[in-house]
Amino acid sequence: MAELNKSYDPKLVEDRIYQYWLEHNYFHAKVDPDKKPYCIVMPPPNITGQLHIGHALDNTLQDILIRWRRMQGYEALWLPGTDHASIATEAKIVEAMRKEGLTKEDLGREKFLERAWAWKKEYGGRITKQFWKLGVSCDWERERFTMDEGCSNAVKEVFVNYYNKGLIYRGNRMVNWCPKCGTSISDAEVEYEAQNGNFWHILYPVKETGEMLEIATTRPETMLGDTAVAINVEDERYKHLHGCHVILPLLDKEIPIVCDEHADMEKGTGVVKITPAHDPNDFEVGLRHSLPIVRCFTYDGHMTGAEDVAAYEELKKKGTLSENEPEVLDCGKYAGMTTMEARKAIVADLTALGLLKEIEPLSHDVGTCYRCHTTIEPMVSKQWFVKMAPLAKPAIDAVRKGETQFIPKRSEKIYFHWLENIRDWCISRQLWWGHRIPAYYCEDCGEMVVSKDAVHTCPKCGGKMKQDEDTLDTWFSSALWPFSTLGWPENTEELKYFYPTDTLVTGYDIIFFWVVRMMFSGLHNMGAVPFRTVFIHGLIRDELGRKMSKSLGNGVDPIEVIDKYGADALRFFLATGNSPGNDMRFSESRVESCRNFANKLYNASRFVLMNIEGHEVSLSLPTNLKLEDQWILSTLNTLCKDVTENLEKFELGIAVQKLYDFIWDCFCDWYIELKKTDLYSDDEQAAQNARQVLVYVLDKILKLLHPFMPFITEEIWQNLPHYGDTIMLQQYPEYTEALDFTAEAADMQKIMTAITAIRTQRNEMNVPPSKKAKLYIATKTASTFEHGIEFFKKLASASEVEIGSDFTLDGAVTVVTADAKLYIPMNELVDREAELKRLNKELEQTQKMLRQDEGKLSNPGFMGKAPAAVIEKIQNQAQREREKIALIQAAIENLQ
RNA sequence: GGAGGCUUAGCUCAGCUGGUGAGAGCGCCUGCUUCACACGCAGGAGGUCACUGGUUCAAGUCCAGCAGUCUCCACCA
Repeated sequence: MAELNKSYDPKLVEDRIYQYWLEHNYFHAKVDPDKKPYCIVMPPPNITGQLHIGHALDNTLQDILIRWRRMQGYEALWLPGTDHASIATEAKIVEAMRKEGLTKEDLGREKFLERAWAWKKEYGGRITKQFWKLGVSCDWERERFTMDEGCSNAVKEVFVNYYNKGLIYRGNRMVNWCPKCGTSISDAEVEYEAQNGNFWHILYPVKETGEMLEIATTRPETMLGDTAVAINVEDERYKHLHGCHVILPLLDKEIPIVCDEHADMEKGTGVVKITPAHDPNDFEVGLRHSLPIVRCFTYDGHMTGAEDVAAYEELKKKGTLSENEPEVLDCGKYAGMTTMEARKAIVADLTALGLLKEIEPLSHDVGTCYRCHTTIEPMVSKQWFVKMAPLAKPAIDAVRKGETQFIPKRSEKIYFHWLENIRDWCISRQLWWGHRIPAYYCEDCGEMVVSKDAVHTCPKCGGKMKQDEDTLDTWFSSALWPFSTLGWPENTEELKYFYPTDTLVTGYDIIFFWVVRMMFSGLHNMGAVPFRTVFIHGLIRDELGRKMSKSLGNGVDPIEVIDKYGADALRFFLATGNSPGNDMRFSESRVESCRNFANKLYNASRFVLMNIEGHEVSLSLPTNLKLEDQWILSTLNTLCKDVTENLEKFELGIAVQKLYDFIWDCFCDWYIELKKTDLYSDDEQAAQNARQVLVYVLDKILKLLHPFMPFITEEIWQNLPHYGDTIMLQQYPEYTEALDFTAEAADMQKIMTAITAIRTQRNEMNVPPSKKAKLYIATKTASTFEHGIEFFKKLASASEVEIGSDFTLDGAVTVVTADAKLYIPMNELVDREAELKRLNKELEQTQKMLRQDEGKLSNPGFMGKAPAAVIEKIQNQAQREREKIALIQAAIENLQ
C-alpha cells in the first residue's frame, strides 16, 4: 500500500473488501446465549424500487449501529429483506402486459401470478444488490420476503386470530377508491393535493313551496346519487322547510329535506346535498337518517347504467346483499360516461334548464392515490377492516410508559396523533399480487369461513366454497416484520433470543404507515413491543432544499456518488451533521470534503507504513512515553469515551465530527508532525518508540472509525500489524484509566499553544518559514518547555532555543502566552511602535477578560449557586490571565 | 382549521440534560514546490446565535409571545 498512489482510490478497494466479508460470512449472527443480542430489522425496500439516497441514509445509519454493537461484543443481527409492494408491483406487471396488448383478465389470476413471480425472481433482488455497494453488513443468509412461506403463514395466522377475536370484520363502508388502480386504499395511502376546481351553485326546487334552494357543490356529477338535502335545525332561513322535499333536477326524483348537524349554517348557503354512496360525511348522514344509499359511479370511474343495475338485481335475487349495500342507479343518458364527462354534461344540462346559478372558482385539497395520483373517489364498498380502537390503546400506552422510545422524542407526537385519531383500517385490496384473504364463501348458501387452511366444502350445506378474491394491504404483512422474520408463529430460538428487537431506523414519513402498525401488531401477537428504540431520521433534500422527486428530476443517484467519491465518503457525508429527525440537504461539495478526509487518513496511514517498513512493530505501547505521546494517548482515550457515549445517545453526527477533528487535527496535523523529529533522529530507540505509538494510535483510530467508513478502515488495518482476520470483529476501543494523562496533556498543550502563537506572529509579519531565528523562552515552567525544543525548531522555524526565567533583549519580537514570553530577535524586522501597539492591545484584551472573570468570582450569587467545577474553572482561568498580564507588562517594559 | 420543524459566519449546517470569552465544511484573504497528502500545510478575516419579553448567579441552549419559512395532519359541502 505504501508504494501505491498518492491518493486513495475506493474503486480498487470497496467491492473487493465486500466480497471478502461475504466469503468469510462475517455478517452472520446466530443465537449465542453467552452473548448479549442486538437486533435491527431492515425496513424492507420494495422489490420494484431502485436504490435512492433515502435508502442510503437509512441503511448507513443502521450499518453504523450494527457494526458498532458487533465490535462491542454483541451478537448483532441485522435482518434484511424485501417487500412485495402489492400496488406498485401489480401496476408494473400490468403495464408490461399492456405493451403486449394483454390485460389481467385476459391472463387470469393464475397466469398473472406466474408472471409476477417471474418478475420478482428476475428483478426482486436488484435493490439488495445495490445495497451491497454501501457496505451494509446485514445477514444475507436470513434475507426474507414479505410473501415467502414463513411471512405468508404469519399473515394468515394473524388474520384468523384477529377475526376470531372480532378485530377483523367485513362490511359496506366508505372507502377511498382509486379508479385507476381499481382498488380500495387505506386512509394513510391518500395524499392530499391542492387542485383548482369550482363551486357549482345548483338550484333545487322545493316540492311543497315551489321556491328554489341554492346548493353549492364541488362535484355536481354526484347529484344523481343524492338521496336528501340537509339543513341545520337551527337555521332560521329554512325553518319553514322542515319536513318538506326537493325535486332532484335531471332525475325529477323527490328526496327529503332533513335536519342534520352536518349542515353548517356558516358555510355556503347552509344547505348541503347528501350523496351517501359517494361522500364520507354524507354516508354518516345517510346512516343517521336511514337514507337510501344510491351508487351512480362504477368502480372504474364511469357512470352506472342498466347492466350495473342488472348485476345488482341479480345479487338481490340471490339474497346475498349485505347491510348497507348501495342500490345502483341507471344514469340514463349519462351512463357509461366517465365521471368527468358526466360532470360537463350535467353542468351543461343544468345551465340549459336555468338551474345553474353560479360557478365560483375554488382551490381546494383533493385526495389522490399515493401511487398513481389519480383523484380518489370515495365509495361505499364491501371491504375487510381491522377494528383499530382496541389495538391502538396498548400501542399508545407502551410508548407512554417508555417501553419503546422515540429518538428524537418529539417524533412520538406523530405517532400519538395518528393513533389517537385512528379510524378502522381497510385492509382488503382488489388486487391479485399479495396475500389472498383467507376467507371462503359458499357458492350456494353464502356461508363464510375464515381459516388458515383452504376450505372446499361448506360446513353448513356441503356446497362448494370459493376463496375471497381480494388480497391484503401490503402493510398488513410488513406490520408483522419484526417477528415474522424471526420465525413466528413458530416459537423459534431466534424469536426468543432477538425479540423484542433493539432499534428500528426509519424516516418520519413512515411512522404512521409502518411504525404504528408494527407496534400494535407486536403488542397484540407477541405481547411485547417490537423494538426498544425508534430512531427517526429526516429526508434528504436536493441542493436547493427541495424534496427529491421523479417529476422534478432532482434525485441524486447514490450509485453515481459512490462511483465518483466512494461509499465511505457518501456514508461519512450522510452521518456528518445529520441530527435525528431533521432533514438535510445533499451537497456534493460536502461529499467531496468527506472524500478528502478518507484521502487524508489514507495518506497518514501511508506515512506510518513507510516508516515502519523493515522494523518489527507490535501493537503494544513502549514503556517510556514522551510528553507528546501522553498527550495523543490521553486525547484518544477521551475520544473513545466520547464517541461511545454519543453513539449510545444516537448522536451519530456529533460522534463523527469528533472523529474527524481528532484524526485530522490532532493526529495528522500535530502528532505526525511532532513525531517526525524522533522518526528521523539518530536515536534508534526514540524512533522505534515513535513507530510503536503511531501504529498504536492509528490502529485505534481505524477501529473507532470503522462503523462509519468500513471499507478504507479494513483496507488500512489489513496492511498494518494486526491480529485477526478482519477489523469488523475487533473490540471497539474503550476508555482506560491507565491512559489518562490529563496533566501531561495540558503541558503538551502549552508547547503547542506557544508554537501556534509564534507561527501566527511570523505569518502576520510575513516572515517566510525558511527564515529561521533564535527563540528565547522566558517561563516559570522551564522543564515543560525543554520537552519542546525540537518541536520549536521543526514547527516554529527556530534555529536554536534558549530557555530561562527572563531575558533582556533588544529588538526582539515578543509573543506572550499564558505560560511563557517568547522572544524572537529579528532586528531588521522589528518595528518598536507596532510591537508596542500590538502588546498593548493584547494587554487590554486580557485585562478585559480578567475583569469579567473577577466580576463573576465576586458575585455572591455565582459563588453561592454555581457548581464547584465551574467556579474552579473560572478561578484557574483568572489566574492564567493574571500571569499573562504580568508577562505582557514585562515585555512592554523590556521594549521601552 | 390543527400540529410540528426550522431561523447561528457569504453559502450549507452542527451545537447533546442551561455553565460561561460561539464551531465545522465550502467559499474568501495572506504565505508555503516543508522528504504522507495541493483531495495538501501554516495563518487570517467574517456572527449583538430572527425579533420581543421572562425564568436564572448564568440562555444560542429553558418559558411565553411575534415574524418569516418549510412540512405533516384534517370530511370544509
